Amino acid sequence: MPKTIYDIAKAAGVSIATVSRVYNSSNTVKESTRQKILSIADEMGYHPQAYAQRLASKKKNSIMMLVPVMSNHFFTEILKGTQDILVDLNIELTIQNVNQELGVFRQVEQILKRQWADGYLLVSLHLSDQELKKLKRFNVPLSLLDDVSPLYDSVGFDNVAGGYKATAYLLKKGYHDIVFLSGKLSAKPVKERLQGYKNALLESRIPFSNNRVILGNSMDRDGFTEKSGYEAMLKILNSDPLPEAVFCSSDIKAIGALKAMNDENITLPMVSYDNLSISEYIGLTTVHQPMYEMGYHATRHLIERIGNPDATICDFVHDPELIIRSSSEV
Amino acid sequence: MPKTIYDIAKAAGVSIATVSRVYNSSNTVKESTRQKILSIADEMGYHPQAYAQRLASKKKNSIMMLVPVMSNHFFTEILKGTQDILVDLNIELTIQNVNQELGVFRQVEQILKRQWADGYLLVSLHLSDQELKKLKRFNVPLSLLDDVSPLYDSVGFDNVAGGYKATAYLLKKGYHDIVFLSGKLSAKPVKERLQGYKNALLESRIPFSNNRVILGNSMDRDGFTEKSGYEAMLKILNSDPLPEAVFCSSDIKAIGALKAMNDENITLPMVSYDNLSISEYIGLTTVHQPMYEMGYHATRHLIERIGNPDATICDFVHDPELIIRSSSEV
DNA sequence: CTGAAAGCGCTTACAG
DNA sequence: CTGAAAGCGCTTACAG
Repeated sequence: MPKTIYDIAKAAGVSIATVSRVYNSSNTVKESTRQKILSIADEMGYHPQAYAQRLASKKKNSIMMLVPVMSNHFFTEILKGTQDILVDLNIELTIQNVNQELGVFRQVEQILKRQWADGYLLVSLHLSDQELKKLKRFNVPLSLLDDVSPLYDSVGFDNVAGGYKATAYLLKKGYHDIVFLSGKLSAKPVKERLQGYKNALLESRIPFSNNRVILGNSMDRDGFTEKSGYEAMLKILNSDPLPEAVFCSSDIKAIGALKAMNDENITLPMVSYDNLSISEYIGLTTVHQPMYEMGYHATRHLIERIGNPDATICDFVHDPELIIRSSSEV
Repeated sequence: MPKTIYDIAKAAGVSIATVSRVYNSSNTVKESTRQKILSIADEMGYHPQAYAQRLASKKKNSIMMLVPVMSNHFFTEILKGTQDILVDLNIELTIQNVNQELGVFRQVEQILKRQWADGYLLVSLHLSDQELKKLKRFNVPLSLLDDVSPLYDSVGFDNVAGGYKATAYLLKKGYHDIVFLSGKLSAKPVKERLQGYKNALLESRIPFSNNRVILGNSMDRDGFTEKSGYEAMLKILNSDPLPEAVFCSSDIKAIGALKAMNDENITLPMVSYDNLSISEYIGLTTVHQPMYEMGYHATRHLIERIGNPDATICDFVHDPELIIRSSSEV
């Protein structure tokens, strides 16, 4: 049977109030009493129960991160940024997975309703403005990561600018027929990167054509998989005429695409998107997203908002940076 | 202000017991009453608070996964296996990060003490037998993932056999001077893979030499980084005599090692370890670890144990399988 | 089908 | 420095 505060109090010959004080760093407990309680508690394997504490104290000291299963590939970096803030503050972090297939908004609502945390970090969730507005009624600090909105503190990327930069770079190198290796078109980052691609073409007075947007058949994880990249690139390499260059919507897809080029013995210049930690070693020219900084800042904003709910909202958009490596220099 | 069960009860003109029943799928509530309560609750944004519920009901319906920050690269797969079980059972999953630098055992103890979940999945935590034994006193279902112990349900890999298979394959191809590209030697999987490497050498009557164990300088994440692999491989390629082949302790390191070979324009046959989803596309010959199955089984064991704490302990060791791709066939 | 009441394991003014 | 007591927001026999 798990021990309760009563067991400890009885064993130590004190009231439960005193035991409680030991765990709430109230310095009004006599040192000898404190030592005695701690040693008894340790021996009996006691520690205050998380939910009883929260119910009684109304303090949570906890933030929650909501992440889609999908977003794994830059998740570690974000997490590092988040934890570098939290460690010093002694705030607990809970990670909740959101299943992209089960109605993201409903799941988020369910989670918020339960009032588990002092604040929530929504990572790559891309809710609509209307949905975001609805969340206001829970009246709880929310911070968006990899998404921007004027309604909440948010740290995002300018995917349109990123798509533009990637494409413009290829155009500047003299390639005119550039294919967009796309993910699921309903995914917000895909849409935006595609828009950037279109903008760059427009600027160079090159007509946009829908059949230059190529998808793989595998559509799990919004099409952000090696497999999907492989499939799409195979289609491209077996098409006639061949394009002159490729703008790939993500590094993971690009890895699949690279293999397809290798298998077919055709190399096309390619720029992709994300700059994962492996990308440097694979030689991907890619648009950098500063995940660590993102995690760091979003978390800091959230903590500040928890402290001061009425501060002005702070939405920050990272400028994309193109990193040139070998994949574009063939 | 967040609403409580009292607010809803008052608004609906019923007692709090009735409101509670609606949320506990007791079918004794009159349908019209139930509808009324649900619509009022929805309107007021009410939902029972997680921790009050758990305190009162003593039910948790929740399991917790403890993961080191490090283990990201096969984490998604494990998670998929876990969730495929949990979704149907309506059990909540919480993920807690464990910081490898802050005393893993102490953190685990802290978490268990708080009695948050019905059971815990310890992923890649590699506690000592003694530590594992100490955890018994919390008397809570525990399941080990990527670790084996007779004390708990566990699903692990035979890293020694895997190291052996990788090395034996290279030996069979006629390479005698094989270097081990190591991670941090204090890490359990590294030690075991190294042991397998030694066993294979021994079997072929090739003396083991400590200077054939090469480490990179970067030691974060137990040395399982691209950077560390790159550094180590650079050392190797600048040594004299060159080895004939390489056994690399992880795929992520192998990616760095591949770049080093590329930069130095020397290619050595290499076998590595993990079979990450990218490895197929990079052409790594590697030892496969079935993460999905692992997540699936460990979770199933945990659920069963929660249902029946006295069932016999079930520890399962996956047999490693060598997947041949291009990196070893130079 | 519903309500009154006890209880879950804590915290925290209040009083001494 | 410590204790008695009220209260946090729920659930659940028990009674009707």
